[in-house]
Amino acid sequence: MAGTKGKRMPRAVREQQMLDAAVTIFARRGYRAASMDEIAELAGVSKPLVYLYLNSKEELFSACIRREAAALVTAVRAAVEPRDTPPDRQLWSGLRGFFAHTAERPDGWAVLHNQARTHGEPFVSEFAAMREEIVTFVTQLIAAAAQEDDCVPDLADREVAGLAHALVGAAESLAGWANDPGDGADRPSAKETAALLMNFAWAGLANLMEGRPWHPRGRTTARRS
Amino acid sequence: MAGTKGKRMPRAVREQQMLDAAVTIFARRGYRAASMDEIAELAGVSKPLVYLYLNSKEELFSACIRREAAALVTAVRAAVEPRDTPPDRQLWSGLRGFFAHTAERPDGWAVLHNQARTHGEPFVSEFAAMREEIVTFVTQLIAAAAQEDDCVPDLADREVAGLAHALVGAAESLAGWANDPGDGADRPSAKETAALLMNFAWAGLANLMEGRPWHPRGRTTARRS
Amino acid sequence: MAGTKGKRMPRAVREQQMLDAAVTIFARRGYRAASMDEIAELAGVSKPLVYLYLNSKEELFSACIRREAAALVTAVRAAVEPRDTPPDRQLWSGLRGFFAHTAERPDGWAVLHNQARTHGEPFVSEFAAMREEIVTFVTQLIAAAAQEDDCVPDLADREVAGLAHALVGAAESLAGWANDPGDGADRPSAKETAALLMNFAWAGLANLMEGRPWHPRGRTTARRS
Amino acid sequence: MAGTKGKRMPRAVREQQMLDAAVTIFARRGYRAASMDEIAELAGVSKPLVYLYLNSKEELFSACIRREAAALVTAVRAAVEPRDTPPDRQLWSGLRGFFAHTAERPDGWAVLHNQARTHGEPFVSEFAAMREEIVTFVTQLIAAAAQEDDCVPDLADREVAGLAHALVGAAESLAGWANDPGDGADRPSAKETAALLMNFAWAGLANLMEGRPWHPRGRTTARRS
DNA sequence: GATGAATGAGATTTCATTCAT
DNA sequence: AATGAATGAAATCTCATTCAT
Repeated sequence: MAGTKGKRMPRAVREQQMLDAAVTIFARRGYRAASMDEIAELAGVSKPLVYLYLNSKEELFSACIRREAAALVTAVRAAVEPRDTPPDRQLWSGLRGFFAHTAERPDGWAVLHNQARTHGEPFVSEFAAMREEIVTFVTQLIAAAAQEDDCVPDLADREVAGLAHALVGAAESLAGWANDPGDGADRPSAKETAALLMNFAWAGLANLMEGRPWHPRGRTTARRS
Repeated sequence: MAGTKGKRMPRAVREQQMLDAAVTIFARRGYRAASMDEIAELAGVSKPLVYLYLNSKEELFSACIRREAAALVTAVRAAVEPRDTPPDRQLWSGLRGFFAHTAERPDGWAVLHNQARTHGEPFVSEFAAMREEIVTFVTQLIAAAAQEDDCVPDLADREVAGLAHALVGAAESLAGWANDPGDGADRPSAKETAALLMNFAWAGLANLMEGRPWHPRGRTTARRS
Repeated sequence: MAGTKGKRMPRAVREQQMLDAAVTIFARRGYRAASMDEIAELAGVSKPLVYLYLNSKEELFSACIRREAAALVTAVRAAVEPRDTPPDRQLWSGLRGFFAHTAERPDGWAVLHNQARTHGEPFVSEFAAMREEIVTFVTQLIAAAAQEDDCVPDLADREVAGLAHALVGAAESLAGWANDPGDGADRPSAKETAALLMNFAWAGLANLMEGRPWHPRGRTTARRS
Repeated sequence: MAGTKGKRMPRAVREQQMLDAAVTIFARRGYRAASMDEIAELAGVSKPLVYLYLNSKEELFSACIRREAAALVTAVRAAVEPRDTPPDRQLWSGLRGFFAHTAERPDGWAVLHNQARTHGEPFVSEFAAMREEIVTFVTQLIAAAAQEDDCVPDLADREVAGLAHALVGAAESLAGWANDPGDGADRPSAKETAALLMNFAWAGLANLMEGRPWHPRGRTTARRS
């Protein structure tokens, strides 16, 4: 199906077809349960060709992770508004990019989120590298916001790190939820999901309840009153 | 060796030994990569006995999930303070119970978090059932808080659900982080982790920065002003 | 055929059956061309059982080499006459044992002679160890004979080693020839072959032609005049 | 890289490059383990070209055997001194040629000695044909010497054949030993090796010990006293 | 209650070989 | 003359699972 089964394609094209198929199958079955047979068939080629180009199941999986991680990071980067924008707006735009991308490539996201983390060493590191990049970005935003606000309680580094992890974890969880909210309800748009998370994380539940939700505001520092 | 290898134990005991071994191996290797041989060996029994008691790899895995899920829910339930406590305190106590449990049984948590979700249908549902129970609990807490506060913006059900998912996702992420924060830093206690998440979720980052962190307050409604 | 195909045999027995089959197939096809399928079938068991007991093709091959090498060395040792016998008689008796054994187990000999030497490192060493044992024995005999004779030209160590290698090489070659002399001629007995080699090696072609062949003589030092 | 990788060479040259590469790889890996890929790469050409010229792995291997066998026989023939020379001198000169050649082309010799014999029917015959040529030559020399000497015991044909086989086997064994004597000792020259074998075979160990080694003597009949 | 013996089915991987250009 | 693209067939090895005792 992915393969257009036309014979004699240049190597680069075939490779992408194989990666497409592999991502689909890995997402559907999991790393171990996925069989090279099925991947090859979905890619519309013979198994030996997959080995000729990608060398082994492990390398194939790694290649998938790298491709999908790169695509995700690129999408987020492209979405983030420039440096001189206030931190909350930067975060907000980044989240929109993130949710848009995960909605668009659910299989890719599944491979990253469900498989890469779960299957031991060569892979965890590759995934961790990407995650770290995002966590770092978020950490910097939080730190920047703290700076601007003359943050009173003087957050310790570890606390900042913990908060960034909580935020990223929440985003990851929401990405899954947004692709499949229970009850057959229809899916929230990337924008809605991002707004939800901004309210949760930036404003805090208490504020939210007292009628002071976070709200995107032009390119000035975000503050409540 | 979990098995104490003494012969002729009553069935119930042997079964628990097998489940212990299975949880360890499933956590370490993943569902597919775990071999019944290794599990039987670690349990200190022969393979046919495992089959006699647990019937198949699938059922064994299911049994693990059910046991660990039940243990986790029980632990959280036991930790939550009673109904008449203000919602934020209930959440706070529940989170402490959650993080304490995941820290105490990392393998059990790994099986639930990493494996159950990742390996297709019989299992996802079993995990989802437990998660739903917790999400529901959190949802009710949020709704209750909204009620008390005369929540102005009138949160839609879907929003509440989304917020609960974000919170649970953040908690899950932090459970992993708390068991292994980067840089070889030492692990935060369950209490610290819970506090971190409460600040993130309840107060919101903005409040945090302006010197108004969330803080456990006696058994009265949590409010800032 | 080798397997007697009766089910449920004790492990030790099955293992010997497998080694029997393996030796036959390795001799017939060569190490690489031999397939585990064929070996298992000839042994009358399923392939997994072969792996369960012998672990891998490599280990199976090693086990064959070790078993056959040990059998050969044992046979030669048992045949050699005791220390106080003159060297030429010791050699003569050892050669008879050698040719008798190689005639009796042609497949075993083929595995040692044709396969072990030819297929790289784990194996060459195992074969070399056995060969060295025999070469050493021959070397000592030659040295002993030299001593007794007050050997005039004072053979250098390297020369002795070379002579021993030549003798062993000749024996190895004759073992093949004795099992299959050209022209469909019938096979010489072990005794005949040993005599041939003794004449060649001990007396030398020149002596032979001038009517002074080597001849087994009672248990006194071998000497011509 | 044997191939000089220059494009567009005449067929004959390309073929020799391929055979060179094939001999190297077959010697190093063995027939089965050698891959056409590796051979083509070492030859500096693409695989289809190898097939275009040599048709199949089997034919390629056969071609190697034939080329190396022919080269060896040619080398030995060229070295043997003419008919009117005494038999022992003829043998002596032939052996020098043999050892010189095997030392000069160890890979070629390895293919003949280790691989050709070991890998079943099309090949054994090709090797056997060459070996037979040499055995026949040696047989004639022995017979000639017997004639000259008025050989007393009247050697039977089979005995002569056996002796020739023993001599050739010893030579083959020494060729291996001369290319790699143990202990990292340095290699004996072709001349030394040939002398060693002449002593062993022609004089016999007994003579040797009593101070009557064989010695190349001018172009008159070899005899001891 | 417990286990040593055994296997059917299927996984990854390799290789000789051929088209189409 | 030469090659990049592609494959059918088979190899080694693993694993969940079941008898027979």
